[in-house]
Amino acid sequence: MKQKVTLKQIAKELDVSISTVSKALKDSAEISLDTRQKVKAFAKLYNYKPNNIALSLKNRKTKTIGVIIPEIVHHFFTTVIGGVEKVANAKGYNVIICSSNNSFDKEVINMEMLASGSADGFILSVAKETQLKKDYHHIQETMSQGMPVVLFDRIIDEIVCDKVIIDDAKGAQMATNHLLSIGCRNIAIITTVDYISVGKLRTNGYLRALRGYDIPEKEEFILKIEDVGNCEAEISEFLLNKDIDAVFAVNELFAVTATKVLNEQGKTVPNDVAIIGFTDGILSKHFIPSLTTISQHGEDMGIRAAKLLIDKLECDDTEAEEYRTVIIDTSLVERKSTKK
Amino acid sequence: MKQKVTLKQIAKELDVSISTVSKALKDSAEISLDTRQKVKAFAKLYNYKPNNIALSLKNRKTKTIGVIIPEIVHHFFTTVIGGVEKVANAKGYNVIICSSNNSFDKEVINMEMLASGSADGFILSVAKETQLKKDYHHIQETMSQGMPVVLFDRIIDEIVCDKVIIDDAKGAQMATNHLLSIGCRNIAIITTVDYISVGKLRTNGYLRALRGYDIPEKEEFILKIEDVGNCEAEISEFLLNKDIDAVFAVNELFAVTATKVLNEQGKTVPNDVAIIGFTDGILSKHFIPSLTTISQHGEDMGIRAAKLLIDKLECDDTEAEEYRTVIIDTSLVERKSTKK
DNA sequence: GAATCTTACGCAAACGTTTGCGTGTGGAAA
DNA sequence: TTTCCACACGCAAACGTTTGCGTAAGATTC
Repeated sequence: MKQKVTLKQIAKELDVSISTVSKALKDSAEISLDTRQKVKAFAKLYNYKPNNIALSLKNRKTKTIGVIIPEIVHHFFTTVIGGVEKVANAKGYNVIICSSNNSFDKEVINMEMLASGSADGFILSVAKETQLKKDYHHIQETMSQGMPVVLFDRIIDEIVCDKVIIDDAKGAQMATNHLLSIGCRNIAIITTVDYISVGKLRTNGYLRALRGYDIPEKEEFILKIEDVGNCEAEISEFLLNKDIDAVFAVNELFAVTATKVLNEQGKTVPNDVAIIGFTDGILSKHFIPSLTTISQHGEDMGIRAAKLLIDKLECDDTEAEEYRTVIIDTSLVERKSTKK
Repeated sequence: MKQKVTLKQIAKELDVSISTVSKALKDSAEISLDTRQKVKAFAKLYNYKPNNIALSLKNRKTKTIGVIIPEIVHHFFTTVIGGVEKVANAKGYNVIICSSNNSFDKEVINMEMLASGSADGFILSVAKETQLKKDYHHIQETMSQGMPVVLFDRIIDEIVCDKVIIDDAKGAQMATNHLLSIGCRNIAIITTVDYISVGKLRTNGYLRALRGYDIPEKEEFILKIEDVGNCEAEISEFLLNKDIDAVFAVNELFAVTATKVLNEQGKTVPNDVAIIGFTDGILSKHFIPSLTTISQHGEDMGIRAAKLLIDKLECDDTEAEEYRTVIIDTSLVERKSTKK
């Protein structure tokens, strides 16, 4: 079991100094051609790789990006990560992914862990609990220590930093308008409780679209789900005997569940009720009927977020006091669940 | 923008030496109570956090686990990661996730990157390309440098190390037997090309189950898919006018696609054809009809893999020359696609 | 043969820690 | 007053790099 070889060992073997080895490997003109070749051959033979840790310590940067997301088993977030990885790897950055599991504490711990030397900057979508508690000290502290942060999707208005979002309200409006345009007039919405920022925004978009058609908002057409685990029962009760011709669901699971529940209640999608979802994931695509949905373009979000972060990391800190919010376009992916 | 505070700065402010500060923060008896309190108060005030990089360099370990998986946007792999994170975090380890994107080169690059200082050990499921090329030098090198590796799911028999797998053949046999037990006799299989280890094993299990019932293997009942992206067309052609009463698909996508195709061809699931899949993911659960499937218990795999790795990391290297292969039980999750 | 210039290398500091050991100070014992 | 012992602290090395600068030895110039 040969241990990893260091400059020091090479130096000793070749009976030169450490600095000579280091310079030789970098093809410094200071070192004679002869020595350079000898060192390089030796290094290759022993498969020398510089120790990243030592480099990080010396350079005071790690060339790695920390990504913290609320859930790792989640299609949307993983597509975002895919986008981040693409540009990060292209620019020589490593990506460390941590999941907060929607726990405030775990978010703080992960952030502090990565902030104390493991990452140069962060791409972050905050945990539910964080949105509820409104405690953002960990993010503020990280930023005040000079580490840039890019927030995406579940962002926080009070924090001044780069952000990548979609226009959730607009997307929801687009979804609702699509339902309206195919003739639906009794449109229910299945959404989340209000403290989830995106849920609230999507609800707003839904309401705005209704107003555009002079359709009064009906309390009984709005279902706000707190406990996702038990959504099927809630949705079932909500939908039973309700005189609706369309459902707008703010995520995939709600859309799929609504479809299932409607089937059980003897209604067919899209003939009796049209359904539209949010987030273009694997479920919407493969479900029967396939679900019309609003695509968030997760990969694009990741790409933009990574670019923003790397820009901040690589520009001189002097000119860094300018923050941008990138709004990714949503688009309507029309499938069978809204074909009348 | 206050920079991160170091021992040196605290030492200077308090006019003591760096070592005094370090020892004081560790409550060393060497330091007077008075000084200890002063230092701690100051450290808290300035929110001192030891620099992980420096610690890693000093201790020659990073307390982080490198996980490399073929795809990040993949339900099974993310559940495994979930399991890894659980035990890693509980034991004070960080988790770095990298995806090889099924590319051999990216797998090598990621591994070398993490191996050169960023991680103490690896949990790895190899890329398709790696299985095809049979080039494992990067794994061998990593291990010979003293970094333990745990392989899971897509493992490599030739490599001697800890492994966590399911008994793919047995799982496939269980699936096929289930179909046989409900009366199916003309069972097709939709599988992958043979160089994917798990695909081949599952095919073997299918064949073994058939033999158990003295059913001859029929070439025309076996579809091996190379290009997953185009599987719908292949499956459609394969299934057309075929006299079968059941399909065993080696993954979720194939199972869902088969169901869809059968529907289009005028057959219903499960009445005309029963379907069983492999991997208990989000699709199987929510599809209509919900799909009977073999669960791989991804989270368990992650948990076991992390435990194996951490054991290796924390035991004395002397007694480390013993490798274990953990076989996770698969289980049949019966849903509607096989209810006659 | 002396003065100067090149060439080829080594020294040492720095990044932020930890820790074994050395040491100055003060008080107590003799 | 001398000796000794705790006590409280600092020194320095080490982890593996990079890099500016100093400096030998040899080559060149006059």
